[in-house]
Amino acid sequence: MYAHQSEVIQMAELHSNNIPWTEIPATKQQVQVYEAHEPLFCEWDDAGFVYEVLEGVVCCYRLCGDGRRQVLSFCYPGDLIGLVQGDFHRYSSEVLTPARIRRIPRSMLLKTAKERPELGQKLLRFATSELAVMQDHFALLGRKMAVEKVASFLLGIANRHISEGDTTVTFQLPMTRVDIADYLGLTLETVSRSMTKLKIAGAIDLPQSSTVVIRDIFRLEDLAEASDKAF
Amino acid sequence: MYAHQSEVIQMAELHSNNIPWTEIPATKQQVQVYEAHEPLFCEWDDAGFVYEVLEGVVCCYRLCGDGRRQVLSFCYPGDLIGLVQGDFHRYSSEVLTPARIRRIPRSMLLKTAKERPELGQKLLRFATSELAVMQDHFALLGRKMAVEKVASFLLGIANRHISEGDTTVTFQLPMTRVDIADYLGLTLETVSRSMTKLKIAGAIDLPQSSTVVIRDIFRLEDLAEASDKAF
DNA sequence: CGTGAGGTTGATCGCTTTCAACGGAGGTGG
DNA sequence: CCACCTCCGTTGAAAGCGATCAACCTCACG
Repeated sequence: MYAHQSEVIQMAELHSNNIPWTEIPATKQQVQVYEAHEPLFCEWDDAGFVYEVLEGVVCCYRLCGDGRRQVLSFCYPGDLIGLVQGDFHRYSSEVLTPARIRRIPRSMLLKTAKERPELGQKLLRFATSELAVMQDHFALLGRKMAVEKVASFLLGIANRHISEGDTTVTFQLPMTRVDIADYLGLTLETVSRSMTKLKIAGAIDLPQSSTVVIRDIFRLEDLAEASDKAF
Repeated sequence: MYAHQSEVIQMAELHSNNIPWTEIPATKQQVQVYEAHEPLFCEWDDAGFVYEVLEGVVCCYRLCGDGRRQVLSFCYPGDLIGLVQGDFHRYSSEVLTPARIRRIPRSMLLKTAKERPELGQKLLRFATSELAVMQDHFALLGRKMAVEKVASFLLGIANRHISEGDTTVTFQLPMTRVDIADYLGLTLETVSRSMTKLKIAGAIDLPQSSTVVIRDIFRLEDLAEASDKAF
């Protein structure tokens, strides 16, 4: 099922803002291997650790009382998970694909950051980047049509896989339609229908349900902003 | 129109995580007074300054190409605006009420943070708190019904004005229905209708359009989570 | 008293949801 | 090896919620 996982793993090299773990005693770091669908932690768990994704894709989400779910982010290699203010996690987290993940005690990370301003700065840079990403997602959740949401989502993934000048890219989606729907604030049926519309419009192709081919990235970009005219 | 502005201003004292500006030369700080509706900065402006709200309320928002707007946050005294990664602002910002705002050169702030880890830590704490607030807002934008959104929004404001044990509170809304709509991902008409529903349900009262009385905060909390049963 | 901005309410439309049926891929056991 | 089952995805039909269009109201201000 994850035949193209190596593609995902290669992304690690693209992230240049890796944390300088050399500042932290090796005995305090643990690299762990996870199977698909294993949880990292749950909402309200004690926030004892911060996790750095080395390989694989992780899904962070929050559950409302009545079963509704909002996916907060899909985390790729280089991303940091669980850097929270306060002593408890405010969301759950589980891996979508087989993954390798580094685990650092949060107290150790913050203590080291206090002694080494450079690490503190990296953490601050990471946090402000996260804020910018979330602001992008706000406009998407609050103000876009279903097709625009899905087009924007696919563009975001495509940009992780794209080389300069490419106009066509192929990649695997590590998440299900439900995951995507809960990320975009839609139902899985609407995600499926939107994908079909994008296919009909010639922007993408779907040889298998989890394989996406970007056929015309410019059209996809158009559809991500003003789909009303197109349908 | 802003007769109760003093109520808002008092909130400054409630925020305990103020930045230790004493570390920054007084000559580099400027406290400025703004009139209602004045902009602080615009999207793509050079991010030369970071702003701390001292008095008043500020609205941060992003405009899509076709005029759609997403309000990212309403900033109250104690909040920090414009702490971005990169050299440009990614959103616009304007004051909603007469305001007093401290302006610090971003380079100076970051340089000082490098030398004084304590300041860096405060900034990191601020950023992670922001992340948590935005995660809350995600679930609201993506997964709540209109009435739930408005109820949640009013609860959030009410919590800024509430004293312990209060079951009824009165406060002024510094923003218009359009601002609220653009914050919640709704139209102004839907916001208005939802307010009326909350009034009919006995959760709130609206003596004037910008004056909100929380009549039954527990009912309001119920309506913020599972309104479907109530209507 | 006229004017304009902001707010409320009504009627209708349309997009997304909901409910439901079907199909394909992968895994298991006879 | 094949029947069967389950999970995931797609598609169709109908219903519902919020958007849109429009009228009216209130209040502040000149």
